Formats: sequence, structure tokens, C-alpha cells
Amino acid sequence: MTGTADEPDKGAEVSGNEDRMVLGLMATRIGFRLRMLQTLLGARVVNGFAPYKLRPGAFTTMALIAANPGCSQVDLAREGGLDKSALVAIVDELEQRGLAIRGRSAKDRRRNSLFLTPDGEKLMKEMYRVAHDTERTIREGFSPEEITQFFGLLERAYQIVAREDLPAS
Amino acid sequence: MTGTADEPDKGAEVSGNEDRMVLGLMATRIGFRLRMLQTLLGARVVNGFAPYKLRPGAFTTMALIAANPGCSQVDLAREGGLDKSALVAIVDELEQRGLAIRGRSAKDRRRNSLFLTPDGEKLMKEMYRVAHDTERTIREGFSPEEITQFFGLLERAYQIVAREDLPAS
DNA sequence: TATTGTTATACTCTATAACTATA
DNA sequence: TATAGTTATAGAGTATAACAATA
Repeated sequence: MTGTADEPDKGAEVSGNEDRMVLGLMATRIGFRLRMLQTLLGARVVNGFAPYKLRPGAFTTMALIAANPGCSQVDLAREGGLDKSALVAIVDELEQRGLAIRGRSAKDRRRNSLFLTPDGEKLMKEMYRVAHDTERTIREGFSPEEITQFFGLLERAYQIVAREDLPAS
Repeated sequence: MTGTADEPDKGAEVSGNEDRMVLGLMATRIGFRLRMLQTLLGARVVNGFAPYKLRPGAFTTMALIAANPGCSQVDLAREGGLDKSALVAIVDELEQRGLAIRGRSAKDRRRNSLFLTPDGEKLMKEMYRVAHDTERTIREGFSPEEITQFFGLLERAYQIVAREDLPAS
């Protein structure tokens, strides 16, 4: 849009530090460290899941349905960090592929009660192994105590933030 | 596309567990815990940065330029987890707002040497406080030792994964 | 031949709002 | 009036490939 590259001070030749990068202030940002690690791991998972031709979120959705048979789509949206509208397409896909079933709740007929089919259970477990394998070397590089610490800190941090975001504080 | 909602077994009324959700297999997935926490923190940061009318990545870019004056755009892309093409728009914006300068490297004239202006330094520090504040209660909920552990584990996990993704293993 | 910066493009993901049916 | 599910749409972010300049 505004390609003015002929000012005297803009194209000036300068010399600065062209060595290895340091993180500076970003080193103390939890969100930044989280994102950097997740970007790398997420790319691996996308790669590993590619053969299954399922959209992102399908595996998480299947795993949560398996752990909570009969749950509703809003339950899944909340727990999986997605919007409820995004879940429609995911559940559509799972149903069309014969991996999940949309039943109707007997108690509240607005809600869908979601279940995995045997095929869905099987595929979910297979994808879990794929996903878990992308983190294998991290687990191998950590001691069992460190793994426990890591999950504990992640869980506590999440609870702190989630609790604050709920009420009208 | 295929809205067949009249099979007898699809709309069947069923009853399942409609209580609180559990994570099941997802509880042991590092990537899932990372994403859940980051989704929450990211929303806070987006919210806090809204008044500045800068695109996501602009703050990270400024902070990394400040820590590495004279760095190039590919340096920033690699360190910030972005594509180099995404950085063009960000640096364009920073330059147009008078927050950063694109100099030309004297050693390698393909490279831009990036610097923050005094205004850029000032704004970057202000935004750092905003971002840091979104994580305040996590830090307050952790002991100093736990904070150190948390960053240490995050850093080690990142190094493990990053090291594997580089060579042709 | 490889790399930096750039542009254009296509694609995906997400966010929003509106609508329905139920409560 | 509020909630669950659905749909449509617009917007933002990302990835890809191609190109020019330089190494």
C-alpha cells in the first residue's frame, strides 16, 4: 500500500547484533513459552493425524465423548475450548463417518446425548497413540517426578485462570 | 450436505452421564493441557491489547527486536514461531506507526536490520506490563520454586522438541 | 544454488449473530 | 426469558508458492 523506500533514513546501512537470538522479556512470559512449545507439538499432531482426514478437534471431541458418554455439545465446547458452533461440523463429520452417534437426551430434549460407536472407540485409541507418541521424547527426557510436577503445575495454572474467568469479578 | 435425520436409531432417546465432564485420556496429553491454558491466557492478552490496535504478533516482535537489536526478519520468524511472510505485515505496521525501523545490514544486503524507536521501546514496555498482568495470579498462586520449575520444564520440553525437528532424523 | 524479503493467494479456524425448539 | 443446537457469514491467521535481489 505505502511503499516509500527512498527516504534517507529508512534504507540506511546499519550494523547491529546479528548473532544468536535471545528471548529478552519474553523469557519470563508464561503465555509465550506455552505457545512456542505448543506450536511445535501441534505441527507434529497435525502431521500424524493427516492420514485420518479428520478436522482438528475431532480427536479431542472423540476422546471427551469416550470419557463422558451421553455428554452434550455445549459440554464438549466448554471442556474442549471450542465454540459450540464449531462443534456442529465436527460431530456431523464423526456421525457421517460412523464414529459417533447423536442420541437425544430423554431428560432435556434440547440436548444431544453423544456416544462413540465401536469404530469410534477403536479409532480414538489409535489416534491417541499417535498423539501420545509426539510427546514421547519429552516424557523420556523427564523423570517420573518431573512429569507429575509438569502436569500438576499446568493443571493448577489452568484452574486459577478458569476460576477467574467464570464469575463477574 | 447430507441431512438425513429420519433414521430410527439416530434420534433415539437415550440417557447417559450428563454430570460434570472428566478429561479421560486427554488428562495425560501435554499438548491438550498446553492448549487449554493457552486458550484462556491468549484471550486475556487479546483483550488487554485491543486498545493498541496492533495485530497479534506485533508485541512479541517488538520484544524480540528489543532483545536483539539489528536482527533480521527470518530471525524473528524462527524465534517467534511465525512464518517469514507473516512478519512482513507486522514490521510494515510497526514501521508505519513509528515503532520500529528497517535498516539495511551492511554485511549482508539481503537482510533488514531491525530496531525499535524510542516510542517503540516505550510502547513495548507498556504492553509487556499488560501481558504480564494476565499471568499475575498464576505467579501469585505458585511459590517462587514452582515458578522456576515451571519455566524450567517448559524450556526443557521445548528444547527437546525443537532439537528433534531441526535435523533430518 | 541458497537465502532474504516480498507479494499474492488460498485455506482454515474462529467469532458473531440469528434462527428453532425446547425449557 | 434462557439454553441447546444449528446455520450462515465475515474476519483473522496461516501456509504456500512464486518472484527479485543478493550471497
